[in-house]
Amino acid sequence: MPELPEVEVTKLGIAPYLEGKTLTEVIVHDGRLRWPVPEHLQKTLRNQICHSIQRRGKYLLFQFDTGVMLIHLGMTGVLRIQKKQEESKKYNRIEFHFGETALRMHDPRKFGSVLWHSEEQGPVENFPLFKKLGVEPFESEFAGANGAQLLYERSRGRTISVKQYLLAGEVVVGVGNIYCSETLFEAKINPKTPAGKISKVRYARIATAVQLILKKAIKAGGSSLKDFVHSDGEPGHFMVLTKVYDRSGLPCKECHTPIKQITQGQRSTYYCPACQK
DNA sequence: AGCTCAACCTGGCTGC
DNA sequence: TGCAGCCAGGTTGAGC
Repeated sequence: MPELPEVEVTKLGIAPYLEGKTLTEVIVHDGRLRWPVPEHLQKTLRNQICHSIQRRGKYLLFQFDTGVMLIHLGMTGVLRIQKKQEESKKYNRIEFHFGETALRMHDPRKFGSVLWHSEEQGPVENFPLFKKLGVEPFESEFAGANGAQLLYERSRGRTISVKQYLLAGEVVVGVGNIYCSETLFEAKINPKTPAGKISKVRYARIATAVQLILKKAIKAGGSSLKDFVHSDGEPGHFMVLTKVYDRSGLPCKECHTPIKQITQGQRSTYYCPACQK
């Protein structure tokens, strides 16, 4: 579920319930996530105030008094705000109580993570897993001509496909597998093209498409914000209408050529062989 | 340095 | 109906 738009929408959905609130308890149902949930988390966080919730790439950053808690949702993670007394469902791995409010992390596949970066470890930008992350698609470093320039510069000499280059998030973060296919369709670029062979003009199209596709998805997610705060039922997947993703063999929405599905770097890619050159 | 691939884990779907 | 096999929104780390 979570690519950047879903994480952003989650942030927007949960922040009003948690910011400024005091954490009263942490309950770990199963701490064996991508990395083990730190043993000390309950002791550390109890009675600390959650001052703000930010996003960096696909990580959510919860600023507490003495450090930052980082949550990544992996492939199947979902965060929900519920009443504490509501029954905790299967696959809820960890929950955080703020008085009567509970923030619950549901994650069947356990690829998500809950980590802690204390103040003594310096600013959260130093967090080891952030070292290789690219710039934020909506920050100034990627704005205007900057995005194209970055994508172009950093790709010179690279032989990997542009699909894998974008997906890696080493230049710009947040383009996951679905939106990567969608972005390249929007930019009319063939996903198999080596990253190092794409001109600056074409990277300008890609940079614009990255922002457009992500922005659209955030907007679509925003309309289902309630999914994150209602207790009953599963939060639905985003009803984002894809033009190519998961449409193998179906007619291209623009030219009716059958959409192709290929595998790149162990992941599926979808594209229109006629529209994308 | 950069590329490829296995691995982490669980459920759902397809096809025999 | 049962079961094997494959697929799934992410990311790291080993090996070449």
